[in-house]
Amino acid sequence: MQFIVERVKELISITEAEEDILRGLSIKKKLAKGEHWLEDGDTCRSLALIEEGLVRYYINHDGIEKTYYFSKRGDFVCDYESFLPQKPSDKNIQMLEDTSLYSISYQGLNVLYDQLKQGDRFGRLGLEAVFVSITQQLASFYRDSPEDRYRNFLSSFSDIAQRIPQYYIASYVGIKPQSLSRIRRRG
Amino acid sequence: MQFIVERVKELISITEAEEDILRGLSIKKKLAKGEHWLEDGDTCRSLALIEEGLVRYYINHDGIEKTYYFSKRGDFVCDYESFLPQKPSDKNIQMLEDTSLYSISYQGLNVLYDQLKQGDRFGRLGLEAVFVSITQQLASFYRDSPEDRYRNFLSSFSDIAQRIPQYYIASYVGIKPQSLSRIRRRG
DNA sequence: CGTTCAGTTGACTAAGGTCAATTCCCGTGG
DNA sequence: CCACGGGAATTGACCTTAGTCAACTGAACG
Repeated sequence: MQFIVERVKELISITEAEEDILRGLSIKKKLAKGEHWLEDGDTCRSLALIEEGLVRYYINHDGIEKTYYFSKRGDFVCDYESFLPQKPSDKNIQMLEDTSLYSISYQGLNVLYDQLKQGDRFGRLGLEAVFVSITQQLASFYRDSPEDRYRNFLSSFSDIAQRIPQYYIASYVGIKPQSLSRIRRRG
Repeated sequence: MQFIVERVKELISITEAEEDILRGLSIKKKLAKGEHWLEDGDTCRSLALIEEGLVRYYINHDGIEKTYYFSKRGDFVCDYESFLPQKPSDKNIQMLEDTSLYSISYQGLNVLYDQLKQGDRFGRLGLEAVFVSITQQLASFYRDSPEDRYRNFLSSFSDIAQRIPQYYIASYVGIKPQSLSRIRRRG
């Protein structure tokens, strides 16, 4: 439980009383490799913080899974598009490894926003970091070739790249496994 | 000057005194078609709110401009990747039409975050909206064909689509003008 | 040992890119 | 009012690159 307190303290300062509120709203969970945090059609009702493990985000399109993001220790996990308006999601969030995380419900997060002195600041700062990351990923689609995006992936996810199967990496890069294999060969 | 106050009030409630702070930090500016709000190499030192006009974001890559976003009346304009850490940007923001906007400096925005009771909430809510939009655009690259993305563009920017040249639309969709022309023909 | 599934490789296809010519549109000036 | 000029848009011929389909390899696991 201390992990989420420390993680929040990286963004804002909180009092002991506020720490207790935070602990009271957090639930520790463990999900096995392959299990889902969110499946399309469901509404994303909680935000999670990864303590240990690895997660992928994907879209199911005509039966083909498009993996578009990975999250790891210290990352907040959520489909904001579903979470913010509390509407059904078209995204999936799945464990790539056995994963332990701390969960805060939608209502709980709003309690934090209201009751922590810097609650909204926590929300703003947390979102700013993810926003920059997503923007860079979008820019990469406009600017870079598949080969470049693969190299970018290796450098920006260097710490976890070797724990991710190549067919998920290919999907993230926006190509088929066969094409990634050829890029690796000629590179 | 009232426009920015009304726009902020769509996200949070503010007192009369806070309105004055907001007005004091806002500067009205007019930029002509073709002028830049931000050029790569420069640091994005201000956030802007568009009152009237149209703006495009683009990346310059090997001399080829990749247009990746459009903003219109009521939108906040900023390259957060440069603005947040106050580092040089690799993005460009240019007026597609004569545009009038309200500008708030980086320091000014932080004053708002600190001095408005719901300052950080304003930042959080503003960012949440843009975040969802960018995430949808990213998902579209994974899920949709160029033709589908063109149709998505037409529906999500239906109000401004006819004010944007096709070669910018093609760039936004991720293809060349010739290819967009062929898509339009066969569609 | 087989079974399974990720990864690789080869032959061929599809779709967007490239290059170049042409047409369209619109504003300007004779 | 019409001719001209210039950029946008279209079209055609050909090229490049990733996709597709299928066979094969290799490592993990019972």
